Amino acid sequence: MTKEQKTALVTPELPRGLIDRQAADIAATEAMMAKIRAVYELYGFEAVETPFIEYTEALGKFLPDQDRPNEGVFSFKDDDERWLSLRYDLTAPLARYVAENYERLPKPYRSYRAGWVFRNEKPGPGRYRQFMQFDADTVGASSPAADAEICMMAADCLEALGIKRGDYVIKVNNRKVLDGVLEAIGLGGEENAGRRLVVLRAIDKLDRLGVAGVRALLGPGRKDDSGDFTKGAGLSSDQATQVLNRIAFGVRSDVGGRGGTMVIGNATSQGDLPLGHDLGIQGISELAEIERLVRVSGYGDDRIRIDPSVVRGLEYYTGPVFEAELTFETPGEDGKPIRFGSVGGGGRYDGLVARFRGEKVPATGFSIGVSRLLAALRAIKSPIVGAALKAGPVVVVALDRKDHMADYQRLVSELRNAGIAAELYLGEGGMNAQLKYADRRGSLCAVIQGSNERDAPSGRQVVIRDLVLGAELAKASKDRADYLELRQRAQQTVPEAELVARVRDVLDRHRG
RNA sequence: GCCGCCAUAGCUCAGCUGGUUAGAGCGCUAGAUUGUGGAUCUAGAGGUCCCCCGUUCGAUCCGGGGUGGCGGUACCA
Repeated sequence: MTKEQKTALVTPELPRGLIDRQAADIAATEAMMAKIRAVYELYGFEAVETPFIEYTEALGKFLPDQDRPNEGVFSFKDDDERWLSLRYDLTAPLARYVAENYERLPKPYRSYRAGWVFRNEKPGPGRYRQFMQFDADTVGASSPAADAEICMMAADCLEALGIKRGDYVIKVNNRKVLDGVLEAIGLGGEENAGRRLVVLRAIDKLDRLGVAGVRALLGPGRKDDSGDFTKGAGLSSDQATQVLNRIAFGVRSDVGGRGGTMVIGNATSQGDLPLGHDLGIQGISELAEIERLVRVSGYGDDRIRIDPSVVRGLEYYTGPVFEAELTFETPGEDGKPIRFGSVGGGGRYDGLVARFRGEKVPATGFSIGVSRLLAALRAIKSPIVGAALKAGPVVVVALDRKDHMADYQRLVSELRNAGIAAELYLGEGGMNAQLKYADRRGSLCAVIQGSNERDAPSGRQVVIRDLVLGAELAKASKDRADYLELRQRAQQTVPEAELVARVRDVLDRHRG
């Protein structure tokens, strides 16, 4: 190849943060999603699907400037100069859908949907620019019963996927509680919105940074190990203590055992909630109601637990927030333990639909991070994703391609008509290459017919080769003669009429 | 965005204090085998040593810049 030709070639490369999915990944994902779907439908949610693309303004406050689309969102202009964007979650499109079809939908409207979402941000370990979410939402129900149901359903999903009780927890908190605390320490009002956000972010890091780290972030700021400085919220020591008392105690008792209780009414040494702030009280009573409902349904605090430190980054949450967390650790390839952490989250967003309709429409929902959950299921060797690998088709070897392709085609058709996945080898390779091909396809069985079988005195024969048995026997071979002999034992020559029956024998032998 | 580490065959990695033909294992292709994948042996193919600029008689190696990957951190609707 000349240099000119080479430089003219297009480099086959994927943009960063994107990945290809192969047969095993797809099969595992689909097996997993089937389980989730079954749980959602058991709870009475119905499917709905919206497109990948929405008008940018429908997705939220992230309106692009005149020429520069908003960072983090893939955006482009339509023919008519309107901005379009790829969705970055499934909640905003649902809000648009509900608002647009409001009169037609039964209320409360309970729906689920799965799909790809896109974020144009720096990819990291397990973070991609295209990933899949699986959401369920109840729109039009303000009762904490709707929130409680979402939490129970999340727990059911994880268990349906083979995650053992105790290996996960659904944590529940309420934005109103946090807002109440912030109000109490003088951070209420529009002018403090920015600082409130900083405080919430700090609280969100409690599990990773610990109390001391969060205290630093609530105060002047924190310098991390890499030397990067994060500006803090600038609270006084007293204010920081109040915030930490509110949130940290529950977490500490979680670590020690069952706990995380919140107390309604009087301030206690545990909660230290300042009285007289209606928002916080309301939040706590909602949490208490959620807790009561899930407990009577048999969900103990080993599955669903109030945790005052759960924040969730999304600003549109207005009440209860949920986080599904995997609590187990598993050794990674380098031996270091891996924690998967959050595999899903959600909450109440009473204001999202209101953006379109003016009136408030209460809504609550939950979103499962499909890819991350899949990685976790693989780590614990869940049969749901492991068994999803399908065996390859029966491969009919094509030996005398000049004169007998029709014979082979007939054999393949016979198998297919019997409902057996089968294919005729269509390449140029010899017999060696063809069996190798069958091996790489993960086939359980190969069918061979050459002149010996075709012209057998007793009538047409076929060789049925058991590829799995052959592989097992080969492991036991001591020398070449032995190897050749064992090889013969993995196959049988049968009349052509028995093709389907004998192939089925082999397949049945090796299928679970 | 910020800090750090890394980049040599399809994969995992050696190597060269700067010097003719850059290696291994695995994988791949083929032969040993009228017509048999996976064992074993043999052979073969496969590389702009990430890119650009500089230093040098000479750079895969040294310096600068870039790109990409990894780890941490920040952001994450």
